[in-house]
Amino acid sequence: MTVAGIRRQQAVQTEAELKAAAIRVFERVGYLNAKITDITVEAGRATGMFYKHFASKEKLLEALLVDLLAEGDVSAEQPDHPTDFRDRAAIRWHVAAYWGFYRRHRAVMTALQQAAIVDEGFAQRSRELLEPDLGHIAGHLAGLDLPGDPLVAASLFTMTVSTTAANWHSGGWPGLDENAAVETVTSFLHTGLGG
Amino acid sequence: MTVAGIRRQQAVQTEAELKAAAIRVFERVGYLNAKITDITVEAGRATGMFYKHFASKEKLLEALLVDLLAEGDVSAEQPDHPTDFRDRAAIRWHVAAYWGFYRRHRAVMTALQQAAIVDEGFAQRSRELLEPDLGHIAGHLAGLDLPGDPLVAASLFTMTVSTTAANWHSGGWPGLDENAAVETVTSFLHTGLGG
DNA sequence: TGTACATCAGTGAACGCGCGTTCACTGATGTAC
DNA sequence: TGTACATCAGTGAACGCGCGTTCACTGATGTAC
Repeated sequence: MTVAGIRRQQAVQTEAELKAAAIRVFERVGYLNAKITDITVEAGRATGMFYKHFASKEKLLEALLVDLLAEGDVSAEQPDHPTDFRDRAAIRWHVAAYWGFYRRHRAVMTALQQAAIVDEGFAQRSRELLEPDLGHIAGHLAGLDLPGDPLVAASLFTMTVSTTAANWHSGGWPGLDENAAVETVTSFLHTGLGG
Repeated sequence: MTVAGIRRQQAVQTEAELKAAAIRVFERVGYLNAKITDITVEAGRATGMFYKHFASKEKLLEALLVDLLAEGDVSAEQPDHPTDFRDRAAIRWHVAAYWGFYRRHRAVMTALQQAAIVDEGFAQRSRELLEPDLGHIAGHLAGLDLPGDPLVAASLFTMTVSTTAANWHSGGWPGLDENAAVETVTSFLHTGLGG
């Protein structure tokens, strides 16, 4: 082995560049429309290189998902975050946490959603991805005067935030700035959950 | 021309059977996964028959959309429906109206959503489809003490109902019966919109 | 009402495009002695 | 330190599968006279 391990480094870098290129391509044309050659061209590599690193487009997305999960949970556990959902600030904290997570990872998040439509395996995986977050929210909701079961209410919470974040990020409300969007959703959820 | 016009009748019936078969195939494998031959096999016809009636899968979906729109608006305009959103019954009426529409047309609704992901033309069309409904809701919301702009609040309303309906219909909450789901969403929206 | 021809619903094998996947090859890096 | 061989990142043309789309053909229905 040489000191540098240049070959190993090259392989690692190429894989990283392919992933970065894939994210750019997904942002441009969407996961389902992305061709393998779109990704390799974007990365400035030959077609065959893709298969040296990923068995398929699905495996690439799984790798991106692993990266995403390694970077931190949706609820970005900070030990001192506010938990009393009767308090508007606690709701705002959780809305903002999800909103930020979505902003940082929207390419992979939308890619996962698209993959889930066509591939039941990814649908399963997406559900598992959101499950701990759902439990987290349901935990905060326990004991409140809710419109229905805590888990259903938690679903309403995460569904509202995620669809709103997705819609806002894709330009759904041109006049609404990001902070105002978070505030609106927070108000809606705060009163909606009987706060 | 003969009295019966048998050939014309045959063509009309085949087209109807192809549409019905398409809906069944969409329900089974989803719009994006549906192959032309899946549809013709399901309809018990030869492959080539498809193109005698539709130029492409996209044109078939457009035809299904026309049928859907012909059958009635999302908000199923009844002149005497309750309009005061401070009143829980008025919200429940609108939730139930959308919920029923979704139940009757879920195959085409989900097909549209899927097509919108891959095809910007359908994304446009889907937005246009929901626009009058959004305006309808926004109209009812005018003058209320809302969390933000009426159009944004109306978006929150329709997004909540549509994602909830979609999630419920795809088996998202196994223990929750349909009426309870509508009630929960209604309560959530009623308080959430400051009622 | 009958005959001869035209039209059109319906068929399914064949075609061909797009794109995922492979593979023989190159040359730089790594290893053995 | 040098030489000979092995390995492996990287290349891009070629292959081949899946599936959308076409097309020559059939036979029943429709039209003309």
